[in-house]
Amino acid sequence: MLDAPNNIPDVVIKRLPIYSRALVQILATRQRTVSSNELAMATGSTAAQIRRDLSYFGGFGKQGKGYDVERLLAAIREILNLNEQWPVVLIGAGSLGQAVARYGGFAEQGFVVRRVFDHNVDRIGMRINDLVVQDVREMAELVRQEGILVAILAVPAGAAQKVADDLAKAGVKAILNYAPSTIQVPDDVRVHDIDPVAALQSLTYYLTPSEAQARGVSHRVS
Amino acid sequence: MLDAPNNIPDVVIKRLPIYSRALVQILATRQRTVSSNELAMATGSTAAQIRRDLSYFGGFGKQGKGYDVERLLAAIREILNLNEQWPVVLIGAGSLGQAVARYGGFAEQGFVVRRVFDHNVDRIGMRINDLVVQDVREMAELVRQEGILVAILAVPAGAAQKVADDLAKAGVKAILNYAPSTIQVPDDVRVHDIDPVAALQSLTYYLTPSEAQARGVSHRVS
DNA sequence: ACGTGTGAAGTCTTTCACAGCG
DNA sequence: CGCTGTGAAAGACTTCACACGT
Repeated sequence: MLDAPNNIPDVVIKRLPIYSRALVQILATRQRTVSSNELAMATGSTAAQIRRDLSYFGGFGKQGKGYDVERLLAAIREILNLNEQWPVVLIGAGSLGQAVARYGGFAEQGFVVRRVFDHNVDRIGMRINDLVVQDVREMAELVRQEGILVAILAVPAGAAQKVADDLAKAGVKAILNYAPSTIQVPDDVRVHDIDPVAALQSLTYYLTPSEAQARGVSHRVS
Repeated sequence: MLDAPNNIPDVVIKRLPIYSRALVQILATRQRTVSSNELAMATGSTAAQIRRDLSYFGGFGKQGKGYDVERLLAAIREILNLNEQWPVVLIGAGSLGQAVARYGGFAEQGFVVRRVFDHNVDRIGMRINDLVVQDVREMAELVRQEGILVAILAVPAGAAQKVADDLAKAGVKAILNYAPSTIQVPDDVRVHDIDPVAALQSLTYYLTPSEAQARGVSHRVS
Protein backbone atom coordinates (compact mmCIF):
# COMPACT_ATOMS: atom_id res chain seq x y z
CA MET A 1 0.00 0.00 0.00
CA LEU A 2 1.37 3.38 -1.00
CA ASP A 3 1.65 5.91 1.79
CA ALA A 4 1.00 8.95 -0.39
CA PRO A 5 -0.37 12.06 1.27
CA ASN A 6 -4.10 12.34 0.91
CA ASN A 7 -3.97 15.82 -0.54
CA ILE A 8 -3.18 15.26 -4.14
CA PRO A 9 -5.10 17.63 -6.41
CA ASP A 10 -7.75 16.08 -8.63
CA VAL A 11 -6.15 17.61 -11.71
CA VAL A 12 -3.03 15.62 -11.04
CA ILE A 13 -4.97 12.38 -10.72
CA LYS A 14 -6.74 13.13 -14.00
CA ARG A 15 -3.39 13.39 -15.75
CA LEU A 16 -1.93 10.13 -14.48
CA PRO A 17 -3.84 7.95 -16.97
CA ILE A 18 -2.46 10.11 -19.77
CA TYR A 19 1.06 9.54 -18.52
CA SER A 20 0.30 5.86 -18.23
CA ARG A 21 -0.94 5.74 -21.81
CA ALA A 22 2.22 7.44 -23.05
CA LEU A 23 4.48 5.17 -21.00
CA VAL A 24 2.88 2.08 -22.50
CA GLN A 25 3.62 3.43 -25.93
CA ILE A 26 7.20 4.30 -25.02
CA LEU A 27 7.71 0.91 -23.43
CA ALA A 28 6.69 -0.69 -26.72
CA THR A 29 9.67 0.99 -28.39
CA ARG A 30 12.01 -0.74 -25.92
CA GLN A 31 13.15 2.62 -24.61
CA ARG A 32 14.28 2.02 -21.04
CA THR A 33 14.38 5.50 -19.64
CA VAL A 34 12.40 8.68 -20.21
CA SER A 35 13.01 12.29 -19.16
CA SER A 36 10.31 14.67 -18.00
CA ASN A 37 10.93 16.52 -21.22
CA GLU A 38 10.26 13.52 -23.43
CA LEU A 39 7.15 12.62 -21.46
CA ALA A 40 5.98 16.20 -21.81
CA MET A 41 6.32 15.95 -25.59
CA ALA A 42 4.39 12.72 -25.66
CA THR A 43 1.56 13.97 -23.50
CA GLY A 44 1.21 17.58 -24.53
CA SER A 45 2.20 18.72 -21.07
CA THR A 46 5.31 20.48 -19.76
CA ALA A 47 8.40 19.05 -18.13
CA ALA A 48 7.90 21.08 -14.96
CA GLN A 49 4.35 19.89 -14.59
CA ILE A 50 5.29 16.28 -14.99
CA ARG A 51 8.06 16.53 -12.43
CA ARG A 52 5.73 18.30 -10.01
CA ASP A 53 2.94 15.76 -10.57
CA LEU A 54 5.19 12.78 -10.02
CA SER A 55 6.83 14.36 -7.00
CA TYR A 56 3.52 14.08 -5.12
CA PHE A 57 4.14 10.37 -4.97
CA GLY A 58 7.83 10.35 -4.22
CA GLY A 59 11.04 10.33 -6.17
CA PHE A 60 10.71 8.02 -9.11
CA GLY A 61 13.42 9.62 -11.19
CA LYS A 62 17.20 9.52 -11.27
CA GLN A 63 19.06 12.78 -11.73
CA GLY A 64 20.87 12.99 -15.02
CA LYS A 65 18.98 9.95 -16.27
CA GLY A 66 15.24 10.45 -16.06
CA TYR A 67 12.60 7.91 -15.11
CA ASP A 68 12.77 4.16 -15.59
CA VAL A 69 9.84 3.59 -17.95
CA GLU A 70 8.79 0.24 -16.60
CA ARG A 71 9.12 1.23 -12.98
CA LEU A 72 7.23 4.50 -13.43
CA LEU A 73 4.43 2.76 -15.28
CA ALA A 74 4.14 0.19 -12.52
CA ALA A 75 4.05 2.94 -9.91
CA ILE A 76 1.29 4.86 -11.68
CA ARG A 77 -0.73 1.70 -12.15
CA GLU A 78 -0.48 0.97 -8.46
CA ILE A 79 -1.41 4.52 -7.47
CA LEU A 80 -4.51 4.35 -9.64
CA ASN A 81 -5.40 0.84 -8.48
CA LEU A 82 -5.20 -0.45 -12.02
CA ASN A 83 -3.98 -3.86 -11.00
CA GLU A 84 -7.43 -4.65 -9.71
CA GLN A 85 -10.13 -5.98 -11.98
CA TRP A 86 -13.02 -3.59 -11.60
CA PRO A 87 -16.44 -5.07 -12.27
CA VAL A 88 -18.73 -2.48 -13.83
CA VAL A 89 -22.48 -2.15 -14.28
CA LEU A 90 -23.86 -0.51 -17.35
CA ILE A 91 -27.23 1.17 -17.18
CA GLY A 92 -28.94 1.81 -20.49
CA ALA A 93 -29.01 -0.59 -23.41
CA GLY A 94 -29.88 1.91 -26.13
CA SER A 95 -27.50 2.47 -28.99
CA LEU A 96 -24.91 4.13 -26.78
CA GLY A 97 -25.20 1.45 -24.12
CA GLN A 98 -24.81 -1.25 -26.73
CA ALA A 99 -21.74 0.43 -28.16
CA VAL A 100 -20.24 0.62 -24.69
CA ALA A 101 -21.06 -3.02 -23.98
CA ARG A 102 -19.48 -4.14 -27.23
CA TYR A 103 -16.39 -1.95 -26.98
CA GLY A 104 -13.41 -4.07 -26.05
CA GLY A 105 -11.34 -1.21 -24.66
CA PHE A 106 -12.86 -1.26 -21.21
CA ALA A 107 -12.28 -4.96 -20.49
CA GLU A 108 -8.78 -4.67 -21.92
CA GLN A 109 -7.99 -2.23 -19.14
CA GLY A 110 -9.63 -4.22 -16.38
CA PHE A 111 -13.09 -2.68 -16.47
CA VAL A 112 -15.33 -5.65 -17.09
CA VAL A 113 -18.98 -4.93 -17.75
CA ARG A 114 -20.68 -7.54 -15.58
CA ARG A 115 -24.31 -6.56 -15.98
CA VAL A 116 -26.43 -4.41 -18.24
CA PHE A 117 -29.72 -2.95 -17.12
CA ASP A 118 -32.50 -1.16 -18.89
CA HIS A 119 -35.92 0.15 -18.10
CA ASN A 120 -37.48 -0.62 -21.48
CA VAL A 121 -39.34 -3.93 -21.77
CA ASP A 122 -38.32 -4.27 -25.42
CA ARG A 123 -34.68 -4.35 -24.42
CA ILE A 124 -34.89 -6.56 -21.35
CA GLY A 125 -33.82 -10.06 -22.30
CA MET A 126 -31.81 -8.88 -25.27
CA ARG A 127 -28.34 -10.41 -25.62
CA ILE A 128 -25.23 -8.28 -26.05
CA ASN A 129 -22.14 -10.42 -26.40
CA ASP A 130 -22.37 -12.76 -23.43
CA LEU A 131 -24.61 -10.50 -21.38
CA VAL A 132 -28.38 -10.42 -21.12
CA VAL A 133 -30.07 -7.08 -20.50
CA GLN A 134 -31.83 -7.14 -17.14
CA ASP A 135 -34.64 -5.13 -15.63
CA VAL A 136 -33.32 -2.01 -13.94
CA ARG A 137 -35.50 -2.85 -10.93
CA GLU A 138 -33.11 -5.69 -10.15
CA MET A 139 -30.14 -3.37 -10.30
CA ALA A 140 -29.87 -2.15 -6.71
CA GLU A 141 -29.90 -5.57 -5.15
CA LEU A 142 -27.44 -7.13 -7.58
CA VAL A 143 -25.01 -4.23 -7.38
CA ARG A 144 -25.02 -4.40 -3.62
CA GLN A 145 -24.69 -8.16 -3.54
CA GLU A 146 -21.80 -8.20 -5.93
CA GLY A 147 -20.05 -5.26 -4.32
CA ILE A 148 -19.82 -3.37 -7.59
CA LEU A 149 -18.38 0.11 -7.17
CA VAL A 150 -18.19 1.39 -10.74
CA ALA A 151 -21.10 2.27 -13.03
CA ILE A 152 -21.46 3.55 -16.55
CA LEU A 153 -24.59 5.59 -17.07
CA ALA A 154 -25.92 5.57 -20.63
CA VAL A 155 -29.55 6.53 -20.14
CA PRO A 156 -31.48 9.54 -21.45
CA ALA A 157 -31.10 12.81 -19.56
CA GLY A 158 -34.51 12.49 -17.96
CA ALA A 159 -33.73 9.18 -16.30
CA ALA A 160 -30.21 9.92 -15.12
CA GLN A 161 -30.90 11.43 -11.71
CA LYS A 162 -33.13 8.63 -10.52
CA VAL A 163 -30.68 5.98 -11.65
CA ALA A 164 -27.81 7.86 -10.02
CA ASP A 165 -29.72 7.98 -6.74
CA ASP A 166 -30.32 4.25 -6.89
CA LEU A 167 -26.69 3.55 -7.75
CA ALA A 168 -25.45 5.64 -4.85
CA LYS A 169 -27.81 3.90 -2.47
CA ALA A 170 -26.60 0.54 -3.76
CA GLY A 171 -23.02 1.43 -2.89
CA VAL A 172 -21.56 2.58 -6.21
CA LYS A 173 -18.75 5.09 -5.71
CA ALA A 174 -17.69 5.98 -9.26
CA ILE A 175 -19.96 6.90 -12.15
CA LEU A 176 -19.04 7.53 -15.75
CA ASN A 177 -21.96 9.64 -16.90
CA TYR A 178 -22.83 9.74 -20.59
CA ALA A 179 -26.24 11.29 -19.95
CA PRO A 180 -26.35 14.93 -21.06
CA SER A 181 -27.47 16.21 -17.70
CA THR A 182 -25.98 17.12 -14.36
CA ILE A 183 -26.46 14.50 -11.70
CA GLN A 184 -26.44 15.15 -7.98
CA VAL A 185 -24.64 12.55 -5.87
CA PRO A 186 -23.45 12.19 -2.25
CA ASP A 187 -19.96 13.45 -1.41
CA ASP A 188 -18.42 10.01 -1.41
CA VAL A 189 -19.43 9.30 -4.99
CA ARG A 190 -17.36 10.61 -7.90
CA VAL A 191 -18.78 11.42 -11.29
CA HIS A 192 -17.01 11.96 -14.56
CA ASP A 193 -19.24 13.48 -17.24
CA ILE A 194 -18.79 12.74 -20.91
CA ASP A 195 -20.87 14.97 -23.15
CA PRO A 196 -19.54 15.13 -26.70
CA VAL A 197 -22.15 17.65 -27.79
CA ALA A 198 -21.25 20.02 -24.95
CA ALA A 199 -17.61 19.56 -25.94
CA LEU A 200 -18.32 20.61 -29.51
CA GLN A 201 -20.41 23.51 -28.28
CA SER A 202 -17.52 24.92 -26.34
CA LEU A 203 -15.15 24.41 -29.26
CA THR A 204 -17.29 26.51 -31.59
CA TYR A 205 -16.83 29.49 -29.30
CA TYR A 206 -13.38 29.87 -30.80
CA LEU A 207 -14.66 29.65 -34.37
CA THR A 208 -15.91 32.83 -35.94
CA PRO A 209 -18.94 32.24 -38.11
CA SER A 210 -17.22 34.33 -40.77
CA GLU A 211 -14.46 31.73 -40.85
CA ALA A 212 -16.98 29.36 -42.34
CA GLN A 213 -16.96 31.55 -45.40
CA ALA A 214 -13.21 31.29 -45.90
CA ARG A 215 -13.45 28.66 -48.59
CA GLY A 216 -11.16 27.52 -51.35
CA VAL A 217 -7.43 27.08 -51.22
CA SER A 218 -6.73 30.52 -49.83
CA HIS A 219 -3.49 30.53 -47.88
CA ARG A 220 -4.07 33.57 -45.73
CA VAL A 221 -2.26 33.13 -42.45
CA SER A 222 -5.09 34.70 -40.45
CA MET B 1 -21.66 40.56 -33.03
CA LEU B 2 -20.85 40.49 -29.33
CA ASP B 3 -18.06 42.75 -28.20
CA ALA B 4 -16.86 40.53 -25.38
CA PRO B 5 -13.27 40.89 -24.18
CA ASN B 6 -11.00 38.32 -25.68
CA ASN B 7 -9.70 37.13 -22.33
CA ILE B 8 -12.35 34.81 -21.11
CA PRO B 9 -10.87 31.76 -19.38
CA ASP B 10 -11.31 28.46 -21.16
CA VAL B 11 -12.93 26.95 -18.05
CA VAL B 12 -15.71 29.47 -18.32
CA ILE B 13 -16.33 28.63 -21.96
CA LYS B 14 -16.44 24.95 -21.07
CA ARG B 15 -19.19 25.63 -18.56
CA LEU B 16 -21.45 27.61 -20.88
CA PRO B 17 -22.85 24.54 -22.66
CA ILE B 18 -23.78 23.13 -19.25
CA TYR B 19 -25.66 26.29 -18.42
CA SER B 20 -27.30 26.14 -21.81
CA ARG B 21 -28.41 22.56 -21.21
CA ALA B 22 -29.92 23.49 -17.86
CA LEU B 23 -31.66 26.56 -19.28
CA VAL B 24 -33.32 24.49 -21.99
CA GLN B 25 -34.66 22.20 -19.31
CA ILE B 26 -35.89 25.10 -17.18
CA LEU B 27 -37.47 26.75 -20.18
CA ALA B 28 -39.46 23.58 -20.77
CA THR B 29 -41.11 24.07 -17.37
CA ARG B 30 -42.33 27.49 -18.47
CA GLN B 31 -40.33 29.14 -15.73
CA ARG B 32 -39.60 32.68 -16.93
CA THR B 33 -36.84 33.75 -14.62
CA VAL B 34 -33.97 31.98 -12.89
CA SER B 35 -31.63 33.08 -10.10
CA SER B 36 -27.93 32.28 -9.96
CA ASN B 37 -28.82 30.08 -7.03
CA GLU B 38 -31.33 27.99 -8.93
CA LEU B 39 -29.00 27.66 -11.89
CA ALA B 40 -26.27 26.57 -9.51
CA MET B 41 -28.50 23.81 -8.17
CA ALA B 42 -29.34 22.66 -11.67
CA THR B 43 -25.75 22.57 -12.86
CA GLY B 44 -23.84 21.45 -9.79
CA SER B 45 -22.03 24.76 -9.67
CA THR B 46 -22.21 27.65 -7.21
CA ALA B 47 -24.17 30.88 -7.39
CA ALA B 48 -21.04 33.01 -7.18
CA GLN B 49 -19.42 31.15 -10.01
CA ILE B 50 -22.39 31.51 -12.25
CA ARG B 51 -22.65 35.23 -11.62
CA ARG B 52 -18.94 35.64 -12.25
CA ASP B 53 -19.03 33.54 -15.41
CA LEU B 54 -21.96 35.44 -16.86
CA SER B 55 -20.48 38.79 -15.90
CA TYR B 56 -17.68 38.22 -18.41
CA PHE B 57 -20.25 38.81 -21.11
CA GLY B 58 -22.15 41.70 -19.55
CA GLY B 59 -25.11 42.15 -17.30
CA PHE B 60 -27.79 39.69 -18.22
CA GLY B 61 -29.51 39.70 -14.85
CA LYS B 62 -31.90 41.98 -13.04
CA GLN B 63 -31.33 42.69 -9.37
CA GLY B 64 -33.94 41.22 -7.14
CA LYS B 65 -35.26 39.11 -10.04
CA GLY B 66 -32.57 36.96 -11.56
CA TYR B 67 -32.02 36.14 -15.22
CA ASP B 68 -34.65 35.95 -17.91
CA VAL B 69 -34.39 32.33 -18.96
CA GLU B 70 -35.11 32.82 -22.61
CA ARG B 71 -32.89 35.86 -22.98
CA LEU B 72 -29.97 34.23 -21.17
CA LEU B 73 -30.24 31.10 -23.25
CA ALA B 74 -30.27 33.17 -26.44
CA ALA B 75 -27.22 35.09 -25.23
CA ILE B 76 -25.24 31.96 -24.46
CA ARG B 77 -26.16 30.43 -27.79
CA GLU B 78 -24.93 33.50 -29.56
CA ILE B 79 -21.70 33.61 -27.56
CA LEU B 80 -20.98 29.99 -28.46
CA ASN B 81 -22.01 30.45 -32.10
CA LEU B 82 -24.68 27.83 -31.75
CA ASN B 83 -27.01 29.47 -34.20
CA GLU B 84 -24.73 28.39 -37.00
CA GLN B 85 -25.04 25.00 -38.58
CA TRP B 86 -21.61 23.45 -38.26
CA PRO B 87 -20.75 20.87 -40.89
CA VAL B 88 -18.55 18.15 -39.45
CA VAL B 89 -16.28 15.48 -40.87
CA LEU B 90 -15.96 12.17 -39.17
CA ILE B 91 -12.79 10.18 -39.59
CA GLY B 92 -13.00 6.51 -38.72
CA ALA B 93 -15.89 4.22 -39.61
CA GLY B 94 -15.19 1.48 -37.09
CA SER B 95 -17.71 0.67 -34.44
CA LEU B 96 -17.20 3.96 -32.63
CA GLY B 97 -17.33 5.95 -35.85
CA GLN B 98 -20.52 4.20 -36.85
CA ALA B 99 -22.08 4.92 -33.48
CA VAL B 100 -21.15 8.58 -33.84
CA ALA B 101 -22.52 8.74 -37.38
CA ARG B 102 -25.79 7.20 -36.32
CA TYR B 103 -26.21 9.21 -33.13
CA GLY B 104 -28.87 11.85 -33.64
CA GLY B 105 -27.72 14.13 -30.85
CA PHE B 106 -25.08 15.92 -32.91
CA ALA B 107 -27.34 16.94 -35.78
CA GLU B 108 -30.01 17.97 -33.31
CA GLN B 109 -27.61 20.57 -31.99
CA GLY B 110 -26.45 21.79 -35.36
CA PHE B 111 -23.43 19.54 -35.83
CA VAL B 112 -24.20 17.76 -39.07
CA VAL B 113 -21.86 14.98 -40.09
CA ARG B 114 -21.33 15.71 -43.77
CA ARG B 115 -18.72 13.14 -44.65
CA VAL B 116 -17.23 9.99 -43.21
CA PHE B 117 -13.75 8.80 -44.10
CA ASP B 118 -11.84 5.64 -43.44
CA HIS B 119 -8.55 4.13 -44.42
CA ASN B 120 -9.76 0.54 -44.56
CA VAL B 121 -10.79 -0.74 -47.99
CA ASP B 122 -13.44 -2.97 -46.47
CA ARG B 123 -15.23 0.04 -45.06
CA ILE B 124 -14.92 2.40 -48.00
CA GLY B 125 -18.20 2.43 -49.89
CA MET B 126 -20.19 1.28 -46.88
CA ARG B 127 -23.42 3.18 -46.26
CA ILE B 128 -24.22 4.70 -42.87
CA ASN B 129 -27.61 6.38 -42.89
CA ASP B 130 -27.42 8.65 -45.91
CA LEU B 131 -23.63 8.81 -45.98
CA VAL B 132 -21.15 6.71 -47.89
CA VAL B 133 -17.76 6.05 -46.32
CA GLN B 134 -15.05 7.62 -48.46
CA ASP B 135 -11.35 7.02 -48.82
CA VAL B 136 -9.41 9.08 -46.32
CA ARG B 137 -7.10 10.14 -49.13
CA GLU B 138 -9.90 12.30 -50.48
CA MET B 139 -10.38 13.95 -47.09
CA ALA B 140 -7.99 16.90 -47.29
CA GLU B 141 -9.29 18.21 -50.56
CA LEU B 142 -12.97 17.85 -49.69
CA VAL B 143 -12.57 19.41 -46.26
CA ARG B 144 -10.80 22.37 -47.76
CA GLN B 145 -13.27 22.76 -50.61
CA GLU B 146 -16.25 22.66 -48.33
CA GLY B 147 -14.73 24.91 -45.69
CA ILE B 148 -15.32 22.42 -42.93
CA LEU B 149 -13.87 23.53 -39.61
CA VAL B 150 -14.97 20.81 -37.23
CA ALA B 151 -13.79 17.19 -37.16
CA ILE B 152 -14.54 14.15 -35.06
CA LEU B 153 -11.64 11.77 -34.82
CA ALA B 154 -12.60 8.15 -34.22
CA VAL B 155 -9.55 6.27 -35.44
CA PRO B 156 -7.16 3.98 -33.55
CA ALA B 157 -4.46 5.62 -31.46
CA GLY B 158 -1.76 4.80 -33.98
CA ALA B 159 -3.45 6.67 -36.80
CA ALA B 160 -4.58 9.74 -34.89
CA GLN B 161 -1.53 11.97 -35.28
CA LYS B 162 -1.26 11.61 -39.03
CA VAL B 163 -4.96 12.29 -39.48
CA ALA B 164 -4.76 15.29 -37.15
CA ASP B 165 -1.88 16.68 -39.20
CA ASP B 166 -3.88 16.31 -42.40
CA LEU B 167 -6.96 17.88 -40.83
CA ALA B 168 -4.99 20.88 -39.60
CA LYS B 169 -3.42 21.35 -43.01
CA ALA B 170 -6.87 21.16 -44.59
CA GLY B 171 -8.08 24.04 -42.40
CA VAL B 172 -9.91 22.28 -39.59
CA LYS B 173 -9.84 24.34 -36.39
CA ALA B 174 -11.72 22.16 -33.88
CA ILE B 175 -11.22 18.47 -33.25
CA LEU B 176 -13.19 16.17 -30.99
CA ASN B 177 -10.68 13.41 -30.37
CA TYR B 178 -11.91 9.97 -29.40
CA ALA B 179 -8.57 8.34 -30.10
CA PRO B 180 -6.81 7.31 -26.89
CA SER B 181 -3.67 9.23 -27.64
CA THR B 182 -2.35 12.75 -27.37
CA ILE B 183 -2.35 14.61 -30.65
CA GLN B 184 -0.12 17.54 -31.48
CA VAL B 185 -1.75 20.40 -33.39
CA PRO B 186 -0.90 23.97 -34.39
CA ASP B 187 -1.84 26.73 -31.95
CA ASP B 188 -4.89 27.79 -33.89
CA VAL B 189 -6.50 24.37 -33.67
CA ARG B 190 -8.41 23.31 -30.56
CA VAL B 191 -8.73 19.74 -29.41
CA HIS B 192 -11.11 18.22 -26.92
CA ASP B 193 -10.16 14.71 -25.87
CA ILE B 194 -12.72 12.11 -24.90
CA ASP B 195 -11.18 9.02 -23.36
CA PRO B 196 -13.66 7.04 -21.28
CA VAL B 197 -11.06 4.51 -20.21
CA ALA B 198 -8.75 7.24 -18.91
CA ALA B 199 -11.74 8.71 -17.09
CA LEU B 200 -12.43 5.42 -15.34
CA GLN B 201 -8.76 5.03 -14.55
CA SER B 202 -8.69 8.30 -12.68
CA LEU B 203 -11.91 7.45 -10.84
CA THR B 204 -10.47 4.25 -9.43
CA TYR B 205 -7.77 6.24 -7.67
CA TYR B 206 -10.40 7.18 -5.10
CA LEU B 207 -11.53 3.59 -4.63
CA THR B 208 -9.58 1.50 -2.18
CA PRO B 209 -9.14 -2.06 -3.37
CA SER B 210 -10.27 -3.15 0.09
CA GLU B 211 -13.59 -1.45 -0.57
CA ALA B 212 -14.24 -4.11 -3.15
CA GLN B 213 -14.39 -6.58 -0.30
CA ALA B 214 -17.05 -4.64 1.58
CA ARG B 215 -19.89 -6.77 0.35
CA GLY B 216 -23.36 -7.43 1.61
CA VAL B 217 -25.77 -4.96 3.10
CA SER B 218 -23.31 -3.56 5.63
CA HIS B 219 -24.26 -0.02 6.52
CA ARG B 220 -20.96 1.15 7.89
CA VAL B 221 -20.62 4.86 7.33
CA SER B 222 -16.90 4.54 6.84
C1' DA C 1 -36.08 42.49 0.59
C1' DC C 2 -34.06 40.00 -3.04
C1' DG C 3 -30.45 38.91 -6.01
C1' DT C 4 -26.98 40.83 -9.32
C1' DG C 5 -22.29 42.40 -10.39
C1' DT C 6 -17.76 42.93 -8.70
C1' DG C 7 -13.65 44.50 -5.85
C1' DA C 8 -10.87 42.10 -2.79
C1' DA C 9 -9.36 37.96 -0.55
C1' DG C 10 -8.41 33.39 -0.66
C1' DT C 11 -7.20 29.11 -2.71
C1' DC C 12 -5.48 26.21 -6.11
C1' DT C 13 -2.30 25.25 -10.06
C1' DT C 14 1.44 26.20 -12.98
C1' DT C 15 5.86 27.84 -13.97
C1' DC C 16 10.41 29.43 -12.82
C1' DA C 17 14.87 28.59 -11.57
C1' DC C 18 18.36 26.33 -9.25
C1' DA C 19 20.70 23.31 -5.67
C1' DG C 20 22.20 18.90 -5.74
C1' DC C 21 22.76 14.11 -7.16
C1' DG C 22 24.37 10.54 -10.34
C1' DC D 1 26.97 17.57 -17.65
C1' DG D 2 21.99 16.33 -17.65
C1' DC D 3 18.01 16.01 -15.30
C1' DT D 4 15.35 15.51 -11.00
C1' DG D 5 12.89 17.45 -7.05
C1' DT D 6 11.27 21.51 -4.97
C1' DG D 7 11.18 26.21 -2.66
C1' DA D 8 9.43 30.41 -4.16
C1' DA D 9 7.00 33.41 -7.45
C1' DA D 10 3.57 33.98 -10.61
C1' DG D 11 -0.66 33.21 -12.42
C1' DA D 12 -5.40 31.41 -12.78
C1' DC D 13 -9.62 30.50 -10.75
C1' DT D 14 -13.01 30.51 -7.03
C1' DT D 15 -15.27 32.36 -3.20
C1' DC D 16 -16.52 36.02 -0.07
C1' DA D 17 -19.14 39.76 1.01
C1' DC D 18 -21.44 43.81 0.11
C1' DA D 19 -22.91 48.13 -2.49
C1' DC D 20 -26.46 48.97 -5.29
C1' DG D 21 -30.46 48.72 -8.42
C1' DT D 22 -35.33 47.11 -8.69
